[in-house]
Amino acid sequence: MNACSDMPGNMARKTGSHSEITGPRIRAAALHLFARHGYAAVSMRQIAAEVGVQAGALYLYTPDKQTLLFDLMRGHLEDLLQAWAAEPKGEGPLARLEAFARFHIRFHLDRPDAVFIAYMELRNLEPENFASIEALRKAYEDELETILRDGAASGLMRVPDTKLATLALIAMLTGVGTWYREGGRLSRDRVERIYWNMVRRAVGA
Amino acid sequence: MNACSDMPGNMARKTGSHSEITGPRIRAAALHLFARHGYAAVSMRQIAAEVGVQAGALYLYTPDKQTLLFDLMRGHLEDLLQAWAAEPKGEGPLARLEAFARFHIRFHLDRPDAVFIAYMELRNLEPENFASIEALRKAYEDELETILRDGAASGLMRVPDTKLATLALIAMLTGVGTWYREGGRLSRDRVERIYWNMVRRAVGA
DNA sequence: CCTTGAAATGAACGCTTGTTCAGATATGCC
DNA sequence: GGCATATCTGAACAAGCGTTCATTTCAAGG
Repeated sequence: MNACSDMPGNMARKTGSHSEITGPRIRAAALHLFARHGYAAVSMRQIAAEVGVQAGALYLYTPDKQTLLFDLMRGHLEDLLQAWAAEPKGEGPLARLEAFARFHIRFHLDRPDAVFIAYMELRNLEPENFASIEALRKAYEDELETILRDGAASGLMRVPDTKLATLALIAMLTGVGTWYREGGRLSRDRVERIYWNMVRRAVGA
Repeated sequence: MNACSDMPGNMARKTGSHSEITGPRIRAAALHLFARHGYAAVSMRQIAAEVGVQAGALYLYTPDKQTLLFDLMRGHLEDLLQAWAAEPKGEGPLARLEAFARFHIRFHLDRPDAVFIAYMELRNLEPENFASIEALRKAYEDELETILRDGAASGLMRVPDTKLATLALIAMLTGVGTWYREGGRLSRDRVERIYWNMVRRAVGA
């Protein structure tokens, strides 16, 4: 049970003197198992087994199980915000709304496990971790709300309540992950287009 | 309605079989705790403590923890189907769609805990229980899909893919439970109306 | 009064949990 | 070769898990 006759390479100019192979593998295994069975239902021993190490080895990479979950969620939401910031958005509220809808679907279809966890495991976060994650999520929602508010202000959209519309649209778009399966009846592009049409019409544009 | 799968060794109700007080109290406590912390994170001892009995007493009312979860979910979905069947629906696809949207929001706002569980704890069901619950959920989705198909066939709605639209709309409507709080900024009736307008526009009607 | 039987207790079962840590193992550098 | 250091094992810990069951409590019926 070596799993690592392949070298750890030269490491550790940084303080985090841990393997750059095992660390990511632990995160991947935890992501997969948490998404499939839920945080509380997955034991550290199960995660370790999926990676091919003993349970004790996990603690070289994470101080405890709770932090492992928190890091996964924070990593996902930071990726989300960063990817959206880097997304080309076009000009005007309508173009931006389309960019948002398509981006959201694409991003979420690429990471079904992380999306599932970020939504389902909020209740398993300790209070301060929860607050930290909620702030990130709020920042993302604000991106959409700003678009809707601009759209309403300029008369291009009809949304009686931007906050409500924001949450309704995000719920709808995120829901795609609950049923979409790769290689299914509909292509990603077709899904993107159909959803975008529903979003556009829902805001009266 | 929602009867327990297996009432323990006891026949008809002469002097009142099992306590008609404790049974429902267990279900209520389990509903509340499962919704708050998740099935896997809640112990039988915690449920018992909330009811005010010892853990062993729970087994007078349920054969095991899994069945307790299953009964909660089945009861909720059966109530949902029955309530929709009893709902006045009006005539024509558009009236039926409005009835569905408003019914769905109203029903789900009344039972946030049960809704949460029915969606989040699917992965904690053993395979045969899962299949049974999925069938009920599918039956409900079919109600909406039928409306959308009729609406599209009669030219009253524009939905390029009824299956996709069904799932998108249900996700949007169900999402209301994640943010709505009693006594908040918006009245139930206003929420219902805003959502219904978004639904109507989303299907191009 | 006694009998009945359901309702609940409280201790016990075998097992799993997250976490710790001394010791083994492997690798890179001198 | 030998030293240093990063990585991992394997056993151990206390605590908690779902579940069982002999025993107690207690209201009701004859």
